[in-house]
Amino acid sequence: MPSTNPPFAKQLLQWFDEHGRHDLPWQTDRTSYRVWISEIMLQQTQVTTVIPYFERFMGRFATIQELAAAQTDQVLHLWTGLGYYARARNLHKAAKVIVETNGSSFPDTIEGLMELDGIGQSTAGAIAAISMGVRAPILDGNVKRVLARYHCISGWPEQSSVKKQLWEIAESLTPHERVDDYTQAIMDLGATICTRSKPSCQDCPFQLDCEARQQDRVAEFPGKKAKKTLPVKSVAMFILQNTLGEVLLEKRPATGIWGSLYSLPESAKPSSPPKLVGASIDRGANNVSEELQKIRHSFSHYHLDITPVRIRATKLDEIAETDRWLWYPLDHSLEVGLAAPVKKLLNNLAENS
DNA sequence: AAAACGGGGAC
DNA sequence: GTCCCAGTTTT
Repeated sequence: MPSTNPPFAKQLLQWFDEHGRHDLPWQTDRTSYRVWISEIMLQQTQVTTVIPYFERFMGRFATIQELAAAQTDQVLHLWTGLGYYARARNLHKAAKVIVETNGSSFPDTIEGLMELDGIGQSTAGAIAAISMGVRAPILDGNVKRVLARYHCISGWPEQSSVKKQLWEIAESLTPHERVDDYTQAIMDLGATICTRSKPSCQDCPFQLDCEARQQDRVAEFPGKKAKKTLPVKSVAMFILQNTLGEVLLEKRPATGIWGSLYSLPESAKPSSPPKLVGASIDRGANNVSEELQKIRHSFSHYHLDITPVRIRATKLDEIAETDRWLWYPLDHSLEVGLAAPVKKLLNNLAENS
């Protein structure tokens, strides 16, 4: 590992001075409050998307006191469309904590910052470096990509051993001088030059030093997440309709997949409908039963092949609504949380009937 | 359709 | 520790 900065940071800062972005809304007035808000918004979200949200947010909550005094709903309202709404809730919670416990001043150490909800090591480093000049490394998605290419670090950056290497490199490259500009510069390089696809290596200040570039292996880094072949599970979901055409939904347990959402009654096989009203609802006389097109729903850890089975039977009218069971009219007049594939199935059904 | 993105929280 | 989750954009 190279000991300390000089060439890397110096070259990067030269590039930043000449080609970097310096007029972003949060770069001009670098208070901890403004830098904090911007860094949270920039998590998972690109600069061009964030700018209007940041301006609007600052217009409404110019100080941390105003933010702390706000209603959570107001904060969420200004966040609508940005996604990951837990960020807004954490932001609001942290603002209240800071105002109540620290006399409105921010913690000035990485450890102190990380105690606040929504701030991990990289975000803490960015706030400390940019708004306080504390020499602290960061490792966001941009930096991971730049460093993985610069030193040909193999493996998926989220893997703990790989992440550890990258943190060590980040630490060793972070300069003592101009750490605020350096921190913005390395993110800017990743966002504008060392991009995920089609990087502009010919414009990069490190085109001669970058190990991946030297070996013509830029596209190999950072490594992709190992995709294990996901197991495939299958389930039959029953679209049980009463004589009004309403569909029976079941509220799922609070924990586990689709927690507390409504879903269709299930069984392992299309041929064995769940027993719901004493006698089984089978494919006997007077019932209409048909298998619909299978659909696949994928989770991060498995695929679920769903065989929908539609059954209409007068006997179903005997089922009464409870906390657990709900008759769902297909006109969407009921606002309930639905498991994603269930929503899809019901939409298809509504369209075709 | 799949990958990328940072952090929180459950286990 | 490790796994899973949450929303939107990019490829």
